[in-house]
Amino acid sequence: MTEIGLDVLEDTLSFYIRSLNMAVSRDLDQSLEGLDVARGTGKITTLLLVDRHPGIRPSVIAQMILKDRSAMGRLLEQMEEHGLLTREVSSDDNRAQALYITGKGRELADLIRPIITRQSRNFFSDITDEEHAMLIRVLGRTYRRVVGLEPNDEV
Amino acid sequence: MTEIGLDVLEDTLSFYIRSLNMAVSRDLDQSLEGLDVARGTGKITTLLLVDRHPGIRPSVIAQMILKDRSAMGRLLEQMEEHGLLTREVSSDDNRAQALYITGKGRELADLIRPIITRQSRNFFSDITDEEHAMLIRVLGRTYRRVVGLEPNDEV
DNA sequence: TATTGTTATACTCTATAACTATA
DNA sequence: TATAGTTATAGAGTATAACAATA
Repeated sequence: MTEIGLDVLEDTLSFYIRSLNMAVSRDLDQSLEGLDVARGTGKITTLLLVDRHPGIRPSVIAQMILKDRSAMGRLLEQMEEHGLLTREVSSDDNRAQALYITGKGRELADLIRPIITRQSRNFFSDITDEEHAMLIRVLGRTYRRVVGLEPNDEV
Repeated sequence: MTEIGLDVLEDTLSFYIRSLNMAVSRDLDQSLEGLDVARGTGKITTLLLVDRHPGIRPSVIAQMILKDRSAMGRLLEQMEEHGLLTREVSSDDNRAQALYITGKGRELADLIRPIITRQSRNFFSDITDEEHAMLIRVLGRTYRRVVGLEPNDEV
């Protein structure tokens, strides 16, 4: 078993990203079991963004979670049904919506913040603090480029 | 747009892994468009493992691509239909199968190796070579722990 | 003409459990 | 009793295209 070589994948970053994605997502789903943000990608980010940025537009969130508008709409519909947020027509632009957190949504956000942080650090428990900081810095840079955010200063 | 903070996700490694997984997988699918290994996770790894390790068992591959036996079986069925590999009864254990690559499978493996390597490096183009090596080393360590492989020596 | 969001659909993946055959 | 693989199914996510309303 030890000597099963992974061929070119051994040195392919996308392989590790894709494999660890499955593992960490499964583990995260267990940590969030029974909560309205478990399963799939985007609900957690959406909840936290709406909480931090009242009136934010769906299309802005869609860009940051790498979904198209149709997937974003279904996500919001589900979260609205669960009473986590409300959708209003934007006062700036009648085509657009403004999203607002509900009391229930805020409670859930407050509940999951420590869970999310702890789960990620525990999952990558064999990584040192220096390595962890470096991973965040490097992968964060790629993430911001991919979604079209301005580069950070990377102190 | 610049000032949209990501709340606790900003420092959460799982967030970057999960987000970049979507982006890099989509990009990879484009690079492999029309080929039998595009879409989904596991087909590429399976093809390369069967090519490198003739007679390998499905359950060994399943462990390395983080799938259960049922998902593995469907993957193999599809790949066998496409003429990429064959399944035989293992001579060691009549319950188990031994997988072998076909000529067509080998051709495809040879075709995709450079594509996979190049796609990953191009996607993470804003990462330096040192950073890239470090990411492989650190994430590879976590990957091996997760799938239950022996730790590398990490020269 | 471009943008915001909606609807519909086909495809695929995921998780689970029950099942057969062999060890 | 445990293991290797199969089958069936319900639920969820993904990709695509066509659509209405507004800018």
